[in-house]
Amino acid sequence: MKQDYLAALNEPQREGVINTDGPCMLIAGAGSGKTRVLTYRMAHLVQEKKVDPFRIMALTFTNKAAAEMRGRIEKVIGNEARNLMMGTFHSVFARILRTEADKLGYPGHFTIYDADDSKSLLKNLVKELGLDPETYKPNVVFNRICAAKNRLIGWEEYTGNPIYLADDSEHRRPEIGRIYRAYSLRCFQSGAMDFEDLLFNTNKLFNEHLDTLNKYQHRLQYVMVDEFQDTNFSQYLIIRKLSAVSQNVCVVGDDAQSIYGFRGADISNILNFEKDYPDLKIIKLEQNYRSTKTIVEAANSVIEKNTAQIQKNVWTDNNQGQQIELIKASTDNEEGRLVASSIFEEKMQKQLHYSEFVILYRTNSQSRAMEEALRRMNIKYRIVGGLSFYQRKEVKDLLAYLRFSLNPQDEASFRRIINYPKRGIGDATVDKITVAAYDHGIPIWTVLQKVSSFISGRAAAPAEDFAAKISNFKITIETKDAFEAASEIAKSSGILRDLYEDKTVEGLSRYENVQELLNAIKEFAETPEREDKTLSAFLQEAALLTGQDENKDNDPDKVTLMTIHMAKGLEFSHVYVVGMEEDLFPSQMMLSSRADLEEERRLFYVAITRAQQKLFLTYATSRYRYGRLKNCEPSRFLKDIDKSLIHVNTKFNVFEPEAPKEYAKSFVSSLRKSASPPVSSHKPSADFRPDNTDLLQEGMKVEHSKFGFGKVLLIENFGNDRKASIEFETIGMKTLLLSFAKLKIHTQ
DNA sequence: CCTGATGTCCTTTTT
DNA sequence: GGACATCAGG
Repeated sequence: MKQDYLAALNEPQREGVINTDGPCMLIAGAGSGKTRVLTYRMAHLVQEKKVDPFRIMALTFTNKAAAEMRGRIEKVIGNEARNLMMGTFHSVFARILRTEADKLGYPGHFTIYDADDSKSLLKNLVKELGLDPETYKPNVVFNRICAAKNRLIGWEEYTGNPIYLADDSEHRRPEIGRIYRAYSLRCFQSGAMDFEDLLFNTNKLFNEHLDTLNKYQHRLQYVMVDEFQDTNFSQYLIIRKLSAVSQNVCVVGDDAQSIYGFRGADISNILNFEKDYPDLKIIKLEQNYRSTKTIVEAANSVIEKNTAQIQKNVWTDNNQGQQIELIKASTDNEEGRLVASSIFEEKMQKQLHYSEFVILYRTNSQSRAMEEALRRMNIKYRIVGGLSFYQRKEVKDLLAYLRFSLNPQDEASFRRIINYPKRGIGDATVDKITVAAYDHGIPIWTVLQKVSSFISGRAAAPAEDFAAKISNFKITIETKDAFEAASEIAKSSGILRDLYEDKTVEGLSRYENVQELLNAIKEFAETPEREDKTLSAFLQEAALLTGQDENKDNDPDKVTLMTIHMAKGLEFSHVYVVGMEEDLFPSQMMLSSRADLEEERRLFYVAITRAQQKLFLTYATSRYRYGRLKNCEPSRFLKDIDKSLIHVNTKFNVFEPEAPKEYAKSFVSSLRKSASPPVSSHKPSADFRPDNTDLLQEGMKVEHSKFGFGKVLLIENFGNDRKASIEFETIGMKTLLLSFAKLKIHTQ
């Protein structure tokens, strides 16, 4: 076995595998086989050095990366791989915190708040503190608090140090410290940790309980970190502490692919690692096995514009390959069509599978135009990321019931379900209950149990019913297994009935989603290898899951769509990077500082280096943004690539007229008059606009979308066999659209 | 206190 | 084009 894997490696790769002791940093260029090195390194430790897998920790940034690595190692070392301590930072330390929670005063089944939970809690807090919701928007406050936590600044230090107050005052938001304090206390009382807390509290645990730190330090002989360039300060300190005794820390990363600065990732971790570990061994993996020469050259020419980076020379032995294809479109919709037809053409010409294509974009919202075009051409696709299953309202609602029944201190969950399904309890009552809880310093649940002594009036009865329900649920959870308990709660809470009564298309899919969640719980509880099959364990895992591995897709032959961020670590034969426009990529919000712009450039570098065979870059000259058609300039990044590497494709370009807005308006007003009943009361709003132009059939029709509403199309002839249609979309005017639907019946 | 209609704001990336 | 706020009427 040893011969096998070592023989297939190049010199620096081999060194990365066998050089297991002492601090080590692998600088791994894109496509240089770093996952392979990490996998073999672990296999080497277990098989050659006879290290107990239990004493190896491997940290990644995504669940997907963790799962993939586990799978690969399993192939080499078999079942033992199961004992490796491997996963994302958040999941590994959530697990540790769960067993050590009492040391920090948290319940073992503490709730994990996602960003939405945190923000809605913050919103309520700002209101309670009587602060201006405009200056203290949840987003702003939340980001500030996260940044502090990532730098390991607790609220005590934050409120105690005048530097932070001065900084906040300068930005005219001096009360952030107060909010931070209230938020932290509230989370603690709710028995809840947000994502940042998982790391912050791990640090706290290790700082305040040296015996605990000691336990892990001695247990863990080897610590490995993948995507090290994405670690923030808080994560870095955890790594350093855990490896302080063994000194066997191996970090793998590529400074050129550091793209999570917004989450606190600090590129200086990688640039300064040497200072913290003077006898650090640095190994550079510079040979790219993934891409053609063209792609590697393009990537290098882009990244060399950056100033902050480690010197390295990424090269390849592969063929020169095809030129990069630059596709120009007139609108975002046309961009979609061009990409779709290009994919179709390439697939046919080269006999490829759809699974070999990926469409990468900067923002999730760009997927819509792509999806529509792919659907229209009957090209199968899969979206990775975006709104996660676990972020859907109906899913979160049921989860909130489960969470609250398990942890009845949890305020965020309480607020979610107290009046869902509707039971006649409004904001006034909710406020009374929470205020009572915090005034008396008791958990919400205690108030609820004696709700009649706090609440009077017509909300008292339903509140008591609610309390009774929850106490039943608590018993259910204790006496039944995870799946049965969850099913019963879904039923008795009224969620299933409420959704079942909704016969709309969305209602149906919501109902299915809840069923799907129950299935997931069932599957979770029926996995034989799983140690902890409780509902509590499921909730913890679900909280850290993102829109990734949840696609149990049995048809693998699909085009993949995702953001560039999600694509890190992956590779595809044909890659389309769409929306190469100034202000979009690089993002408008990243233009203010040089560091930000460099991060965007690294993002572009990541996008390019996903490609094995052929790279396509596309942009549109106009695009809908802020609800308006806006002209776009090609991205500055395009200029960074040597012209000789690019082939400009114009063959697809088709004539497409711009939507004649005034004409559309008068058309709409005439429709409004002729609708039955006439829609006269509504004033034309600024939001009402003629939308995309499109090449479609002749005549006017109302298209019903999957949302049960529709679009109005007017098709016009522009001569030379060129027809264009105007598509009217309405925003905030669903009533009007329903009238249009009626109109269709009249005109038939 | 609920519901439905309308208005307003946002809009980068993710564990 | 969605989430949320707000207002009127029930």
